[in-house]
Amino acid sequence: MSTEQLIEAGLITDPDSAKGRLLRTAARLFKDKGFNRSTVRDLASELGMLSGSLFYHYPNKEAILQAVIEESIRRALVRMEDALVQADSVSEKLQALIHCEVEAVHGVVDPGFVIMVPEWRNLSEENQAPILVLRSAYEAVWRAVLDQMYAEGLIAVEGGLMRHFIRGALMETTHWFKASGKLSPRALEEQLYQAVVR
Amino acid sequence: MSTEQLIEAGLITDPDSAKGRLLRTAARLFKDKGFNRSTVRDLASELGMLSGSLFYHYPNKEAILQAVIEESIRRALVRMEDALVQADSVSEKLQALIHCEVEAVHGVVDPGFVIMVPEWRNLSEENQAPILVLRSAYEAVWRAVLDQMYAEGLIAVEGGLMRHFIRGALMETTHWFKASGKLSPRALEEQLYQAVVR
Amino acid sequence: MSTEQLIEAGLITDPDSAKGRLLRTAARLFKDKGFNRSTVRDLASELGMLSGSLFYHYPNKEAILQAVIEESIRRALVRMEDALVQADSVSEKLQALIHCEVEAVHGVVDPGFVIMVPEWRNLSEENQAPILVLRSAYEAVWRAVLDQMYAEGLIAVEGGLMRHFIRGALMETTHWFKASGKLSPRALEEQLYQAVVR
Amino acid sequence: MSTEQLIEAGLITDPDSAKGRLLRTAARLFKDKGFNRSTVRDLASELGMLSGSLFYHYPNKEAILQAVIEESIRRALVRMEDALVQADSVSEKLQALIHCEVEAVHGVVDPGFVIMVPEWRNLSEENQAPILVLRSAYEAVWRAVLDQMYAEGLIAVEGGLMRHFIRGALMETTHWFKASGKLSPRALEEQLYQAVVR
DNA sequence: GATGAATGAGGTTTCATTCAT
DNA sequence: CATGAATGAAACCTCATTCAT
Repeated sequence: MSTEQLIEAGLITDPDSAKGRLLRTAARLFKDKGFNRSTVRDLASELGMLSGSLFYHYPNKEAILQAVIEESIRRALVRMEDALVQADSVSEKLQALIHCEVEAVHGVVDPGFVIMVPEWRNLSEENQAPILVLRSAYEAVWRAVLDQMYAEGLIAVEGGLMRHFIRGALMETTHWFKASGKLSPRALEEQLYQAVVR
Repeated sequence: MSTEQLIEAGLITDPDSAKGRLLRTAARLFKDKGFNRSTVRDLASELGMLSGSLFYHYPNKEAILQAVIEESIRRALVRMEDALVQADSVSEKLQALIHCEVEAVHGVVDPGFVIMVPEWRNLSEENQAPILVLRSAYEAVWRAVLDQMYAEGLIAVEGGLMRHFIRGALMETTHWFKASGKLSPRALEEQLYQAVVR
Repeated sequence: MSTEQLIEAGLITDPDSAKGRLLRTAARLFKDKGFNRSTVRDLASELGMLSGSLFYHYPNKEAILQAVIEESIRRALVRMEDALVQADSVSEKLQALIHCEVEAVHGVVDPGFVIMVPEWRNLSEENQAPILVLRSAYEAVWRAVLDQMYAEGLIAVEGGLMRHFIRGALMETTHWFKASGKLSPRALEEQLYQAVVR
Repeated sequence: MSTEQLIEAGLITDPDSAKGRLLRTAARLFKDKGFNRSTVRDLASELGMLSGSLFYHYPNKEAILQAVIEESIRRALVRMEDALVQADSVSEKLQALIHCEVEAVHGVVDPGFVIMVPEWRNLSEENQAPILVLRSAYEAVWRAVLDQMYAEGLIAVEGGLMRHFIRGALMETTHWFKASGKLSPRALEEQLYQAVVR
């Protein structure tokens, strides 16, 4: 499914709509300051409104976080599936996955993707549930590729375990990697690939 | 320096003292519930005292977090240096480092070590500074070993980069690995080593 | 500038607005009980609201004190300039000034004026600064009149010094003088004038 | 009665005793920072002890304030009576009183004297009572002199009123006068005398 | 859709005071 | 006499949330 189709289906919010702006702004804010340290007043003020007005769009602050994360994963899934189509070998597929995840983490498109990890705890179980479903789908794609690589002897440890390692390595980049620094995102991807594939 | 010497030097708190119990309890609490969601009342009540009493020992809540993290790194450094002494080859040294960090992250000894990553933002710059110094020392040990491994062609990417990857992979284990699960800590260490060393 | 103009300019708060009521109530409370002994709960409860609600209007308790004092001086300045216009001789001007200050200190209009002296210390330097500017303007008016009186030989000590003495004498009245007592405010003014003018 | 006699009678504390040091330190502290803003920890730490230890000497913080003020007035009374003995005329007596009060307010001897005014409210009625008695005696001395001056036409307003004015003028000097400045204490005394005596 | 004014629960912190040692 | 640890009430303040307009 394409992004446009997802918007029409109501699965992700049109980024040009008022709600879309809200989510984008929230994503950036939560990423920069953290969810707990971002107040609804902060968010509203960045949107040029008063805090009370937010509650017309979302029932509470947590729902905003939930929407930010959920839509980020949905968009990441779409991008990932698009990328996989163009990859022939399993090695290329892994490279495509790494590329997509680096983009999700450091690209300008989607500030909300990385929020998931540190702010996961701030979601109630009800709000976690729909995200977990999406996340499973997302991880299943990785698993399929890594399992095949392991079967072919291209990586030294079993697919599920390797996914954990790679995910950790990639998420950690938020703490040290700057897209504008000496190491380009492309080089980062290549290096990570080299590090684990023999 | 040994742990006993560190205690005598006032660098780490005697775990049997009142302050030591406070720090240990705080570490566990902050790890389980997160720093922001842990209230001083929670902490005090676990210690069997009233919230005001905490402020006899530390000037504010943040100072407790600072102490928890600082002492955890100090202890980790000691354990790491002890372990390195007994390693002969550089490969054994890397295994020792991985072992120490897995212990720091999942061992019963030191619940405070992993807090550093998610709660770093809750420290003011003044409180970050002394930790950064310790952290540099800690990372320097890793760098030395990994640089040598790279020079010897044992790993595929440069030492600094590989450290970031390994750190990420190890920190991520907090989200999925249970020491009591099917995969033992020892096996985890071995698998991570295999994943990146050729 | 008239009081109405000051309100329009945002320099003083409309006494009929919610904020104006807040300031008036705070002024009285701070005067009666002192700033430190007045709690935000006290203030809120007199206003028929909860303590948290105060912080919608002012960022903290000190800002309320600051506003109370600042506006009191602003109003006092207006009254003083109005009164001076109607005075012909310099002697009449001094009488007018004394009258205004007695009114400021004991009148029903402005309970905030006298707070300045005992509560000055409770303001941070940032909050003192704007008040100091106003105070200088206020004192300059006194100085001009007293300097002229000294030049004409009507008072025995130099204007600046005499102002200190008169200010002290007038502020001290808060400790012993009751407007409803035997000595009327008018008589008090006259007596003070007699005491220092020959 | 001399100071030595007062010490022997237990009416004032020997300044060289531990208690005397406590009171002197408290007086300075309360004067500099205000009673409410001075914590018992501050005081204790200046005395080189811990806060709990203070309560061996005084039952509570307020009692310290009470003692500081009470002894200050007692000492001031002694100095005043000594000074009056050496004055011949009523004019000289007034000058002596002014001199004594300037010394009490700005001298190095007795930092506690001026505390009375701003901190009066912090005393309960029971603690105010014994001070009121002393204060009456103190004020009576002033009244006697000023009444005589009024009777002789040397001042323009009745003694009680003039005392209020002079007290206010003198207490106000705490806010602007520095003994080390251009205007000497002696000159200040002389100017105040000139300001009100014709 | 948005505002502005509150709510109210809950947070951290302060600090005089107590008391066993 | 003094310590050190704790008490406990009360303080200021935060902030998501509500709701009449």
